[in-house]
Amino acid sequence: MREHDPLVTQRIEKMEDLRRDGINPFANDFKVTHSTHDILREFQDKGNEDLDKTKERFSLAGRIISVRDFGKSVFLHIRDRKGKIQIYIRKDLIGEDNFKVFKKFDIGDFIGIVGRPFQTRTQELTIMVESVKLLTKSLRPLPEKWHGLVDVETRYRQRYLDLIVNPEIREIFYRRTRIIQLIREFLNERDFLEVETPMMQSIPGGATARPFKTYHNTLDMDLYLRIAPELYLKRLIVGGLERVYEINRNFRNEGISTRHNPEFTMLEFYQSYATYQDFMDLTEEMLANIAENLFDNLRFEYQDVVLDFTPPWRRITIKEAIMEYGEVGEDVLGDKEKLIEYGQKTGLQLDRGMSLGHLLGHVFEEVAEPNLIQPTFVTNYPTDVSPLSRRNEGNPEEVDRFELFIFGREIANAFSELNDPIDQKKRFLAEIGQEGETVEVSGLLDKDYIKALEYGMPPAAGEGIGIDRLVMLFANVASIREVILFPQLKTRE
RNA sequence: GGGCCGUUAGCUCAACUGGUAGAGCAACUGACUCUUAAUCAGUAGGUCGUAGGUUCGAUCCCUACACGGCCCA
Repeated sequence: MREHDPLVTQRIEKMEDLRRDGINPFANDFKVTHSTHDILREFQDKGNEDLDKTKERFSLAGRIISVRDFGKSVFLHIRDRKGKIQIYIRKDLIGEDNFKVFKKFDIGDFIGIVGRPFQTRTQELTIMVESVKLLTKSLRPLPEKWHGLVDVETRYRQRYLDLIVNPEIREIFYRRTRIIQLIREFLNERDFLEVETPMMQSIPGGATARPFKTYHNTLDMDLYLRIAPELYLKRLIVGGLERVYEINRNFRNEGISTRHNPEFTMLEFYQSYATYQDFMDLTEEMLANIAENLFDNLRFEYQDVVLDFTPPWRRITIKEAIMEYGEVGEDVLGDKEKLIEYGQKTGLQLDRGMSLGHLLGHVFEEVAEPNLIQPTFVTNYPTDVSPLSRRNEGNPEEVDRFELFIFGREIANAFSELNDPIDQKKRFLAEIGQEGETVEVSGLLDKDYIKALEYGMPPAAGEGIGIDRLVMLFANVASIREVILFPQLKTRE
């Protein structure tokens, strides 16, 4: 934006005029007694006969968002955090000098008003203003009132503008916070302890992803932004806290898309003496509870599809899912050569060096995942793609794990925790040794975590839920950027 | 990383496939004391994303780049 934007220059001149008249364009001595919402709630349904009896005077503040000027009287709408209300300013009521000052106010300015409510002829509850005060002069014009701000790039880069002119965007972020509050209440009620664990880790573990690397000067050491809190939360399980959770940011130095932001919010929770089976029940209950709270309904619309959160949700093994949606026999899934052949027919590029488990994972993602629209728990994951999960008692090639899919997207990942330190060390080393993977992606061996397990970690289940993706569902938006206030964009110039 | 699309006034959008750009809102001037996309009259506002190229002439055609969107990996 140019420095000499004439619209800005004009407003700076107005501001200087006001200063000359003794008006502080950035005053901060106005006391607010009511929000727009307070007034509307209390008086919306009252007639003027009742309203005229009101002796009380109300102080409100907000940003001017529209003006209808009649010369000696003016209608405006002001917006505050709770909504908007119409105000009516008359020259004969506030006096000629004050009215002259008021005429220098613009759309975008913050003002404080004192007045009383009345009903207009068109039955809109409005504040009759008895005094008006400039609180902040706005020096830049706002986007248009009718279409709002549409340009997606500007909406993300200047989210404040988006929030000012597109009230439905505010709603998304109110809802996001509400969802997180509901999750906290749900877990707190069940005696989970909310904790905070390091965002900066010397060994980035708990997931397979490329981390952001940074450096600590005084300690003279490399640090990584965490890709997951998992290994720290499980240390707390070793420490005997039994039930812990954390809602916080993870960082992954990977691609950006409608479903990926480099920093994203993750809920992870761990419960001693629970199993992944218990967590399927818990997850159903938790998410159904959110739907119930938000919509008074377990069915709601997402992107023209009705999602039904009524428990119980479908539970299906990864192999069953591939067989059903890929229309393929069980014999293929147990045979590496046949599976590669099948996978390539579906357009997948598969590497012969991959394990059977990894091949199954890729084929599942290709043929089944997009079809899992209604909430579906997928279970019986191969052990070699689940280095932190407990092996299944009956089949050590599989683990006691599920992933939850909704609308073809992974929403949650949970498992009974591997608490055998010997097996854990073996599996870490196998993971680190993965062909073609750099140390930065597959991680380093976290010896202290093994040591912690050696002291003994009680049997436990753990789960991670991607909060941003969850909010996308409940807010009915298609891009993760719509549920993150300041999504990552490339800097300009 | 690849493909497709987009970038024009503060904002939202036009410009009929080459002849140096228009509207609505916002702004400014004036009128108007119940409007709500207020109304009426007038005024001003543009390096057409950036850099090259083709051409007598480019917002338009070509190339590269930047940023963004969607899809794919």
